[in-house]
Amino acid sequence: MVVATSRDVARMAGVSQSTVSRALRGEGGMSEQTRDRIQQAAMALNYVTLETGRSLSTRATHRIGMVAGELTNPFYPELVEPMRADLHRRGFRTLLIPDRDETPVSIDQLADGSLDGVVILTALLGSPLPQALADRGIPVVLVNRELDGAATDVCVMDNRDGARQAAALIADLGHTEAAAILGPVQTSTSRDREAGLREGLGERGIAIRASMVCRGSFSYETGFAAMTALLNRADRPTAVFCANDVIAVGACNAAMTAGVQPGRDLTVVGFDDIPMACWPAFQLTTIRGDLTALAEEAIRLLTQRIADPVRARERVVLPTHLVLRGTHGSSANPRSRRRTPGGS
Amino acid sequence: MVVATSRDVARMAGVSQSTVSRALRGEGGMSEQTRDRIQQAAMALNYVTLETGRSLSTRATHRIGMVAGELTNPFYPELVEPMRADLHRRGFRTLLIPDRDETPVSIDQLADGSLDGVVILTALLGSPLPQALADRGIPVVLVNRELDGAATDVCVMDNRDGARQAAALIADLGHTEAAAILGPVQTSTSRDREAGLREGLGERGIAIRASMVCRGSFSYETGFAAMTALLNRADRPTAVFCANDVIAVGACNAAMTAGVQPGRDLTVVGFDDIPMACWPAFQLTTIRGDLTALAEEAIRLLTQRIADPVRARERVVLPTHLVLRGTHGSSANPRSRRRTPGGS
DNA sequence: TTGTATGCGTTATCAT
DNA sequence: ATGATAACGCATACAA
Repeated sequence: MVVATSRDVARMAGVSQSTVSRALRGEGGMSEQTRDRIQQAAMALNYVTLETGRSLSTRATHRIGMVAGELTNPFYPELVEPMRADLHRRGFRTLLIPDRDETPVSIDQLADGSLDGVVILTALLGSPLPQALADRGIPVVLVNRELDGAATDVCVMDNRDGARQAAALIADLGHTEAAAILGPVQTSTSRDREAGLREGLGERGIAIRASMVCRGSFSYETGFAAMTALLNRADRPTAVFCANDVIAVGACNAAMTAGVQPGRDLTVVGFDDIPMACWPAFQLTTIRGDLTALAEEAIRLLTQRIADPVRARERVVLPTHLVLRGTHGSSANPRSRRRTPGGS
Repeated sequence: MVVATSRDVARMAGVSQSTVSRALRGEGGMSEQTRDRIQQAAMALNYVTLETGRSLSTRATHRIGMVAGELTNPFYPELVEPMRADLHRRGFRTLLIPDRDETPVSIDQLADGSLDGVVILTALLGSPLPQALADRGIPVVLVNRELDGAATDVCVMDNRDGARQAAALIADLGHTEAAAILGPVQTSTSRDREAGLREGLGERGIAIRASMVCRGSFSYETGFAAMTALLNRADRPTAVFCANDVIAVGACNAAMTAGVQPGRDLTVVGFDDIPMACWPAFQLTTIRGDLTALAEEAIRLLTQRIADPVRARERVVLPTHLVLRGTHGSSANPRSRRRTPGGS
């Protein structure tokens, strides 16, 4: 007995296989007596309904694919964890679908019928994937990043407005030499945050010099390398906007290494407000987006689409707001200009 | 046409359904002509073999369940990410199975036939789960934590020896008042690291006072709270061993908040050597275990067990070694004793 | 209230 | 080299 089937249970309980199926799913219109007998037999045989058989029959898998970047990037768990928890509560299992640059997700990989829906965290502008999935009738929701054309449900923060708030802070502190460490240009998050930053700065008569704009992935390494480079310049910036907190944390660590203290010698502003941002080691001033709310909104959209595939597409935008902590300061601070650029 | 089946392809290519199945799986003994015709038809219909049908027939799902704690705890991604990458290379998909204290994993949840194997990261001493899965013929591997009795494959670091090295460092630095922030008593990691610590300290004539031993989960919060409490004592410890790096990072942040600088005022030693440990903000002295090697060893064990269910059980122990960074220092340092305990 | 019969999409065995 | 045909385990429409 590797595994018992509903037929085995039926034989033991002296009923038909279909009665077992009904009994175990709690269908009404049955005598309690037979139901009990069946449940006891199932118990005795360690019977568990095989999902693979059930799925073939019902066309539902109760599994959701989650397309995310590397989980060692602390941003992803902040969304993946609450989404998987929410899905779990709703009776869905979560499948982790890696989407690295080297091995991007393929459509077939998601369209083999083993998924009831797909959550995409790594959408790139112009990617055909979301539309292709939607065309095949697979429920999709884009979270955190979006696309311009796709007719899928979307759930993002107000990136542009958030970045404008960051720009306002930087300008109000008197900084005129600002830098930015941005994410990949193919991401809507980086694009919108950059736009908001330039807009907010521009309204106050400040422009960012092209050489002060760094680009890379949304990673610690990007933040660390870019900040190191910025601090090695003779004309150091006095304020640095980072396209997300992970970059900002990398940037802060680079500053520490260079003997520059964020908040005293340099202003650093992040985006997202991941839990790490409020660790005493960083005390990062940042733009808060409620990631848990974003996660729950996404799962709500996805499950609604699964329940009703033809409902109107929805685009949810969550507000953002400035969180003042310890990494911002006035440009008047002398130490930010007095130090000589670090060597090597 | 929601989704095309192999029958649709057969009809279009003018062959039987079984021929389609053979052609698409690359079976030998076919005319290249029909194979081409079939492949073109499949392409035209956007045909993808439905895993749910295939699984029912082959009894293989190519899916592995990964039982882990919350991914927002930075320890888990360090193992989950390389394991999912390795599994992906081997043709398996990764299913995330949450195991929180409130909702522990159930056996049935893993034995519904939708998994080819299970990786358990959250094993508790005395848990019946691993044995129960093995009894049902489900391949299981325990990673990082182990059980005493279970007849499953296991893959852990040499926790005891690592902790002895930490103890040796603490003793050699001249500390006599040592504290420990440990994990849950039901975990083999905490048990073995505690044993190694006491052993190493004992060999050098040092005993830890009971009131200097804190216990909690393997989390930032545990480290933060415990260190805060330790620093509020009149008789502060001069050295603190943390059962893992996540706890140690929490502890270091608490120290910073209290105005105590690890490495100068206080010795802190961690365990695991997660990437964060070498961030400039922490420079954590720790015991290194190669987490990527642990992950790959685990997947090797699991896939071997799937291929050969009756092979002898294996227990792999990976070595650990001390990594000296910046959070250790001599007990002679005056600042560690001069300060008055923080109020409130 | 329960049983019979059929189908879900695939693989695999057995003919031809 | 290819086609029938029978599982695989379940849900479900229909009959009784």
